[in-house]
Order: sequence, then C-alpha cells, then structure tokens
Amino acid sequence: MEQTRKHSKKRDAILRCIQSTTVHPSAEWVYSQLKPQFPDLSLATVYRNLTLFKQEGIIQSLGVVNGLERFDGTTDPHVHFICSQCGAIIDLPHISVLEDLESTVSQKVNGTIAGYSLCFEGTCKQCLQKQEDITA
Amino acid sequence: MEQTRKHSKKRDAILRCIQSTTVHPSAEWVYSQLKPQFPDLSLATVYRNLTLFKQEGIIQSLGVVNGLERFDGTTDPHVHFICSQCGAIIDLPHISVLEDLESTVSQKVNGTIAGYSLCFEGTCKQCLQKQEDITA
DNA sequence: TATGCAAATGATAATCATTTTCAAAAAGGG
DNA sequence: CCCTTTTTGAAAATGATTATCATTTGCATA
Repeated sequence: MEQTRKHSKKRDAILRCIQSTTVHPSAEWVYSQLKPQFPDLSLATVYRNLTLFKQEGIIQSLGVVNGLERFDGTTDPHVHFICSQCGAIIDLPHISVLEDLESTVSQKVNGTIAGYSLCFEGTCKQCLQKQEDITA
Repeated sequence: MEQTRKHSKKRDAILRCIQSTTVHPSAEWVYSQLKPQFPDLSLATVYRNLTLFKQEGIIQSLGVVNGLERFDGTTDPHVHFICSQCGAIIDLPHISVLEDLESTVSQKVNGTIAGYSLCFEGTCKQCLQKQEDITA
C-alpha cells in the first residue's frame, strides 16, 4: 500500500549528474547536461526529482541565486562562496573561525569579499511548542 | 541631467517600516502593514523601493525563504536563524566561532538546529580578470 | 506662487522559474 | 506476461517579481 520508490534511467542519471559536479547547478543546468543523452527528457522531470532527492535528504538546496534555485550533491553543511557577478558557487571546506574568515576566504578564492551571510535552519521555539500541543 | 532622488511619503514610510521591525519582512508584509495608512498604495511601489534601497545599500536582502524574498533593515552582516517551518527569521548577534555555534545557537533560540549555511558574496577570480580585461 | 520637467506612482500586463495536471509509458512484483 | 503503482512528457497553471505607461507628484527655478 505504501508508496514504493522506483528506479528509472532518467532519475538515476539526474542523481548521478548532480552528485558528480562541483558547479552547484540549477535544475535548468542539469536538464541541459542530460538532454543530449535523453532527447525526450522533460524539464519537469528534473524539477520533480531534484525536489524528491532534496526531501529524501540525499542532496541539499543552496537557496536561490539570481532567480534560480541551486543544488548541492553533497549533504553536509559547509561554507560556500558565491560570486555576485557570474553566480558561481565555490566550495570552501575546513574553515573554522568567523573572525579571520573574510581575509582567509578572500585568499582562498582569489577574489573580493563583499560580505557574508550565515544562516542556521531548524525549528524555532514557537513551532516546537505547536508540535507538542498537537502531539499532546 | 543626472537622476535626482526625490522623497515621497510612501517611500519614506516603506523605509521606516522595514527599519523599525525585527521580522525581516517580505515585500508583501511591508505592503500589508502600510496599506491601511495608504489605501492607494501599490504593491509594485513596495517592490520598487525595496529594490532601490537594496541597491543603495541601506537595507539588505536575506534571500528567498518559502518563495518570498526577505529583507533586513540593517546593513551589517550578522547571523540569522531561520525557522524552516514558519519562516521566522531571528537575529543572532555576537557569535564568533563556528565550532560551538550549533549548540550556542540552539540555546539562544530555544529551538532545534537542523543545519546552517554560511555564504560569502563578492567577486570571483574569473570575474575580476574579466573586469581587468575590459578596463585595460 | 506659478511653471516645467524629471522622478514616482497605480494599475495592469508581462516574465519566468517552478508546479500541477493528466493521459500515456515504464517499473517491478507476482 | 498481467496488474497496479509510479514515473514521465507536454502543456497549462501558478505565483512572485518586474516592466509598461499614462498620470501624478516633488521640487528647482522663474
């Protein structure tokens, strides 16, 4: 009765595509990569599967950059550098302290840092209480 | 000949609105706040002015949350906590080290941390070189 | 205070990324 | 092979944001 996840060549290819690139692609980029190999691939299928993978927690979303949602084939949180001009997203592993981050990052990417944004995500106090209220 | 910035009651009210709240609002929220006071206010005007303020650097965008772009009336980069359920954005000032951030933040907001994302923004190596090529 | 012109606005249409719909095709267990 | 469920393609729908354009407003100047 419960939903069973099936495999398909296209689904598998989409997952492999995003897991084997470092460009942190958008749905459109994944589509354009796979279209030659799957001429009848639909953009909706790419969106559907990326959303699915995201829900399953095997990929993550990096948010919207220049109007396009960008994905990351890895699941561990790590630091990124986003170029505000070309939209490139670059991985920056192994950074530990906030203080000297700007100069360190600036050197790592060989670019200019205009600013940074650090966001935590989770469930806030009010929502935790709501959940308890429902459960109780 | 050059463009001069003019004042208007609505423009000023929009700026005051976003600068005097801590909810990190969307354009729609600002609109709904001001609509009673300005019955003929257009949503387009809110979008226009928020975009303008952002370009002028007197407010900042926190990115898209649940499909809505969220703004911050302050301009200094600082840490935020986003509730993935209700979309609330909470300020988290004075945090310095990444290591013990998760537990610290968790205590501060009295909520659950699912993860974090730290993004730097600026100009990458390639784009810097392009600029030089054009200038030269 | 009246005048002229650039900037700002409201209403609405246009954009454009993403989602939904639905009929047809494929997966995979029996 | 069947049968049932999931997946897909194509196209329509959605919804936030942006552009358009005629009108209004701000404000510098006469």
